[in-house]
Amino acid sequence: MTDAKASPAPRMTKQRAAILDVLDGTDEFRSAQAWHDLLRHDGSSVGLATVYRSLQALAETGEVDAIVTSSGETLYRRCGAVNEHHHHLRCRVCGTADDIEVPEFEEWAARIASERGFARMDHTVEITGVCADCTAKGH
Amino acid sequence: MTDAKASPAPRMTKQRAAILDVLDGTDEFRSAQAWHDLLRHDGSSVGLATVYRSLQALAETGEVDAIVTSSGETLYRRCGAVNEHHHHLRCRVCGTADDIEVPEFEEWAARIASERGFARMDHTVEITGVCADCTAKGH
DNA sequence: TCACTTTTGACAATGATTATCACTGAGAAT
DNA sequence: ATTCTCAGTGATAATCATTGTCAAAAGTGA
Repeated sequence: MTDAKASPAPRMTKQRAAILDVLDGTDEFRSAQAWHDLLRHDGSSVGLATVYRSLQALAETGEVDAIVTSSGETLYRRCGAVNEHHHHLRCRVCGTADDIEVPEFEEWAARIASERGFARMDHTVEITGVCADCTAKGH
Repeated sequence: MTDAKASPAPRMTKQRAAILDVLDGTDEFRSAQAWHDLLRHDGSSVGLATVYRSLQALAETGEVDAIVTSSGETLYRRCGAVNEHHHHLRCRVCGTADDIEVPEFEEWAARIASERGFARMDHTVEITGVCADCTAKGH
């Protein structure tokens, strides 16, 4: 039989290289458009559509993380190297955010992973609510 | 300065009543447009913008739940009654997803909420990895 | 009923993301 | 190194959910 023909053969173009480059510059979540702006400022003239396509492709292979905000925007950030793993508790009204850590959750995630035979686990936890101040103000 | 003007005073109009009515008909998550269609089929001629505005208002007061799908669409459902809350474990390579439940996490989230004085908590948990099959295939 | 405001609805406007499509260049074959 | 090919690119049009606009219609208290 012919070969399985697994990988769609990704090519290394200068624009893809540029994208991977800026991605490595920060580990913050940013929108495709934000990354595009950043690329422009860095002198690269990558097209917006290309940024969208590349981020999507990278997200599918797991090389970048993607999350969708409550306003429907998709944010991306480079994957891995994120040892400083923590989550945020954000107030939906005033927007303040606290860092929180959940060792129990990390352990739980790891357990589920091994139970089901999953590897290279990653997770995103978004926790929102209305803080005490805003609740007091009637929100 | 002038008055504090706290509550904007919500009015009970027939369209709002119709919306609350269909909302009570199902406890599934549906998009604003889907609810609108449903209303139309029920004979009500509520405007789309009105449906959006009402659902938004209801979501703010906590009377309905709102979630954002990975494609950026916002889904709503009547609040309460339903605590069939679960998350997904998704393979980044083949895309298969399993439902998983994390009572511990729910408890933990609730605890954090009360500790910090937060109210009306909500959370999103995205767990991804590479499943056993895909790992075996070298991914 | 009357005045006063909120709510509504039709439709234009946004804004993020995707589709188009001619063109370019990466990588394989020669 | 030179061709050959098709995946990748970019400018822009198209899509689609959602929001803004504003005159007309309908609650609510007096």
